[in-house]
Amino acid sequence: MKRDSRLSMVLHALLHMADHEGPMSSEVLAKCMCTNPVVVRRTMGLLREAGLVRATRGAAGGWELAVPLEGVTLRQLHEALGEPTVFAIGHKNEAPGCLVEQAVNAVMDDAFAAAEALLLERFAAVTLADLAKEFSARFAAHRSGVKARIAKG
Amino acid sequence: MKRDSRLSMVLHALLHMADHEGPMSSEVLAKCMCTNPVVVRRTMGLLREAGLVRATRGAAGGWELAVPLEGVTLRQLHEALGEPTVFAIGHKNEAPGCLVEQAVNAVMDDAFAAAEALLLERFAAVTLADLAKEFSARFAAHRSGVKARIAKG
DNA sequence: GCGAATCGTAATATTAAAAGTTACGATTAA
DNA sequence: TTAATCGTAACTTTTAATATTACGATTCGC
Repeated sequence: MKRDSRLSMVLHALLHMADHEGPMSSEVLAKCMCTNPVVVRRTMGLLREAGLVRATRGAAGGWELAVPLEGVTLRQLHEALGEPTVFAIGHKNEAPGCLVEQAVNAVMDDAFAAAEALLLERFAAVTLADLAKEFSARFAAHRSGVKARIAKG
Repeated sequence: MKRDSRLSMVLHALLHMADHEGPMSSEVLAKCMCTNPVVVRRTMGLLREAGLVRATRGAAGGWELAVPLEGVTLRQLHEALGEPTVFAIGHKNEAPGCLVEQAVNAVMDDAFAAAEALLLERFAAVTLADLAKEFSARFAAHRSGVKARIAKG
């Protein structure tokens, strides 16, 4: 299976939107994400349903944040995307008749549930504002790197 | 993507093998796992390379455990399978030029790394013997359920 | 040694899920 | 009125896992 990259995509999109006056079109966002405008509409549409973004139609329309950066966690976004399957590892049969397989499933489920709980907890602890801060730090580092290279010759 | 069900499969297979005198053929195991003998050979082959099982060829050959149940953890099996990708959620681009996307990837990676570490820790804490115990408990419960149903009707 | 059962493995096909694409109607600003 | 835009359905492509076919190599029992 391909991996679901929608969370990654919307985070990227939302940060760009936060740093942009007025709405951004699906077309522009798609270019920026290396994807397709329809994919952007489909995915952002889920965030719209969750009240996290606004879409305006017609000329000069597009997508805008509907909430402050501090008000959105990765977990909320994950939920807005429909809480997609987290693990690429799973059972051979979800509801086996074999008692051996039932025991296997039960024990594996315990471990996966614990890991998923931790992941969601981490997601809940990170807001878009935190991400923006992380970006700023990288931007500053990048700039000083460029300056150093220029000074060096 | 389909989810990787090999860990589930080998656990099921190993427990059946533990409960069986002499080697079990890929054909028999495949029936039991609802899969194909070649898939069994391919997957068990990885465990053989890790020294966890033995294969004997020729008539009356097949697969056997090479270590005691107490000596194998889920983590060892996961490793023997080549430490397959744990998460079905991933980045849009692994090595983006965009600093925004780099920040997104970095923050997501932190969360995923923590969750994966916990999962592997859990895996390391469970041996095949523990699974066998879990099975026994289920078997006992199942038996008493059957008895009750027989007594009742 | 012979034949049947079995593993080892390469090559290919199938399947499931994500992502991409095409198409077109609805809406809105200028 | 026109052009830009979202909303959405239908379909195609891509990717990774799994399944299948095929056949050589090995081993057991005779």
